[in-house]
Amino acid sequence: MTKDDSFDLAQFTPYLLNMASEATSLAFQKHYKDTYGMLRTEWRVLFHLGRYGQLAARDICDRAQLHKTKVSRAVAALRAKGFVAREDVAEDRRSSTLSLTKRGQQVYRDLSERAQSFDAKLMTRFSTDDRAKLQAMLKELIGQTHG
Amino acid sequence: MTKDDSFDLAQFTPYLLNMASEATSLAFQKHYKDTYGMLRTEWRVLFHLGRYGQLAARDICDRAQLHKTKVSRAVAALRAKGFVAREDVAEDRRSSTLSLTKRGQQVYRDLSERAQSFDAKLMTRFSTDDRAKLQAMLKELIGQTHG
DNA sequence: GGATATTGGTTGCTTTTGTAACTAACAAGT
DNA sequence: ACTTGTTAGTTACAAAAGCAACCAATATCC
Repeated sequence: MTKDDSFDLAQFTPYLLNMASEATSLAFQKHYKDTYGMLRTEWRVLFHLGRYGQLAARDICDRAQLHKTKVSRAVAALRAKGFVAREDVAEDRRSSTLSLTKRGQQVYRDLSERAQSFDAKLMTRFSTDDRAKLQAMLKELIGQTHG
Repeated sequence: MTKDDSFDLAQFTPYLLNMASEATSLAFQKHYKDTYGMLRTEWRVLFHLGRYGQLAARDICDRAQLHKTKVSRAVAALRAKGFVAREDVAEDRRSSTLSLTKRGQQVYRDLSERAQSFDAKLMTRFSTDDRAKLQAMLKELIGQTHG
């Protein structure tokens, strides 16, 4: 069945990464999608605000490696849901400071707990060493490619 | 700056996987997109046909974990580009056998070579052991979630 | 053999993403 | 001060993905 070629798709790292990413992301998706009707980008923006506190949209773009249009739309959606508040910043009237509302903080706490146990469960099958190794390698790959 | 919470986004495996996947996929994209005007799904279907020979659309769905609409449209695009041929199968008139044309094979050879050297370059910074480890772990994660 | 369910695949419609153009505010250079 | 360039963010339009309905062929069950 398999043609005898040297290249094997199943060993191509970007392919494996993509499969693993899709599989795990899809599995976790139900937590933020079903419960809160959030999209992947929205969830990610929320997490950034929850984790790092107040940020301008720009900061989120940088940190999360997301395009500004995606962030803009995600913020609009999160504001519409009442999870995020926007406040003008005095020094620069183009920009504004984003932060979680009370409700947004609740949601963040709920989802970060779920994320934690999801991750823990996902990683149970690996040794502590292996987990660290995987993380380190993934971070390498992330850093490497977009400099 | 960082709020003192227990959960760290930067340690959440699906997030890291997604970042790594996007970074590497985007970097490789130019090879199939710029040169051949192909989309990610098209490229993946092409690779499957190149690697495994003749397949029905259904088989590709299974192997590549792609929805049938995605495969259907990718095949249509690949046929339009003259990379893939379709042949009726006698036993079941609903289905048909897909295979690469001469041109499709050329493209496959070109791209698989590029993929190989891309991957090699991507992995240079890791030891042979680490590479094997990464692959094994990713395959685990893939198998686990939609197993 | 004929109704019913299932499968392979396509098409149409809706949601989401990507890209580029745009507005508004600020920064720099002259 | 005033053109020129940058930066923050939004919006509009095009491409792509997701989802459900659909058609046609084959299994299944009675």
